[in-house]
Amino acid sequence: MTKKELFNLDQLKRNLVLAALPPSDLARIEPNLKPVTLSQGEIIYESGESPTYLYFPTTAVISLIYLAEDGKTAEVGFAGNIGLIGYDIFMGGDSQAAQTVVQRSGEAVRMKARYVLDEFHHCGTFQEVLLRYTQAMMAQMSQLAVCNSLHTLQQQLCRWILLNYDQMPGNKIEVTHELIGNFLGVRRESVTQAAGILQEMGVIKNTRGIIKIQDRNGLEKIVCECYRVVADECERLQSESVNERR
Amino acid sequence: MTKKELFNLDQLKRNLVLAALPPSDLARIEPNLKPVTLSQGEIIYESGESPTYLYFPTTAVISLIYLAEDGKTAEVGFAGNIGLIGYDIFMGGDSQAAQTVVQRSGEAVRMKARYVLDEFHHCGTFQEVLLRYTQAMMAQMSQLAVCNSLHTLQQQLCRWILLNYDQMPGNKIEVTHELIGNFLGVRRESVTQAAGILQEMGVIKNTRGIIKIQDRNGLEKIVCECYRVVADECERLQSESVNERR
DNA sequence: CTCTTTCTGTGCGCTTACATACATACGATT
DNA sequence: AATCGTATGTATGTAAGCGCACAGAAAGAG
Repeated sequence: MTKKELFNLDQLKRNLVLAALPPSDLARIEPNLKPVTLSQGEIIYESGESPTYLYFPTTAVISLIYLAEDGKTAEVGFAGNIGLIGYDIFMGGDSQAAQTVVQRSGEAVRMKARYVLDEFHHCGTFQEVLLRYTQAMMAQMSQLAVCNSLHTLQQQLCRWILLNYDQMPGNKIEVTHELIGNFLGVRRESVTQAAGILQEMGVIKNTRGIIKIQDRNGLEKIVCECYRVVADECERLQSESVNERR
Repeated sequence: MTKKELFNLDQLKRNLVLAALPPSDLARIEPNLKPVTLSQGEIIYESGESPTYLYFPTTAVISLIYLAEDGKTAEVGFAGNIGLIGYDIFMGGDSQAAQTVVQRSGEAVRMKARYVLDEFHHCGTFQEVLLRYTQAMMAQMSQLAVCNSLHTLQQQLCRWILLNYDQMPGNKIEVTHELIGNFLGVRRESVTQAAGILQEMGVIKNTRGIIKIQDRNGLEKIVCECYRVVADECERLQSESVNERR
């Protein structure tokens, strides 16, 4: 194994789904994984489109956005380095009614649909890992439905910030209030107001197009349980995959 | 094949997931499917519990209910004769954070988890059908998240009534406003009010513990797009399965 | 340096749904 | 027929979030 290949494998393992695969499987599929750079706002596939690639984000974060008839939008799920995008490929139904959009610029590796299907049907561990992370996505979606129904915008905003932060720590998130409004299905002004209160509390700092996380623990105190449910699910998947690799 | 067996197969096919299976597969798994009667309110499994059976409702309707820390509840998904309950079994993760409750009394057939896993890993069509319906469940969940975020209680109530009606037509739904409130994550009084307006419009009739559907078309005019998205997904699955059987 | 674009901060009236409280009505049981 | 538990109907005040309108502020372009 050359140095370059080792480097590649390390890159791939930044995505925890890939990292959960046994080394032999990862080495086998590695030639079919192509790195791509994704920039914020880029539409990976439109709603109704069948995905041609399965994406494993390494540093990017990708969102599933539902566009309603009246033009309003809402996020129905997302995946960063702890997840995958394009489960429709192996779940077999048609694509769903959501747009797939890059929420945060970065890198991802992708795999052609037919390779995915091939591996899915012939490699038990690959199938197992993919299904497990798909189930995690289901848990995330259902928790989102709960949060939208039961909790205030204030709490939802905290959840969104924390989950985003976890996908790629760096103490700041490059995003406008307008965009967050699109994700949470609320007006830009409402986000500004909620973010203003969080700033007064000293947990974040708002500047143009950037939210700085100043007190992560403080955020965790305000946020609703939904954050922990989703975050715990992610941690559980990680620890399981570590055990498997031993 | 005896008369009794034919009868059983017809019963089984009332569940459209089972109906979508090739006859040979259905005949093979039939001995492992046991009919059960479920009554409203019955808890099939608690949150956090790993499911021991996969359920295929024939006339019952089963809901996934999330119980929040503050005691509030919200429905995150459901399945009637167009669906299955217990996907955790073959998706491989732990169980999710939702309670599984019988929303509407009726019949279902169930299959032990180990048989499910066995068939899932050895029968391609079984796996395919199960995954397809699981994806439909994901579509339903995400649409629910959208609806909770973007639409009024009035619209959500219409959606809930129509989706319920479709799972088992009969012009009436036996359910209290209190229970609907638990499903939609709102107060009983809010449901009463919204249902009162629908009654004034002449589309439903409220009586003690029963909602009568009087004008289905009228309901469809009021309901948000979310209903059609989910209903279309169900219809698509049905027509696909019919094609396969030819 | 100025102009333009884009993002953020606010104010105000309105609607929806919440919280609480209480009145009524149905229906099963005795 | 009387009673009691449960479901529904209503009222009042409150809070969250919307829609609209506009002011200010930061970044980028010329």
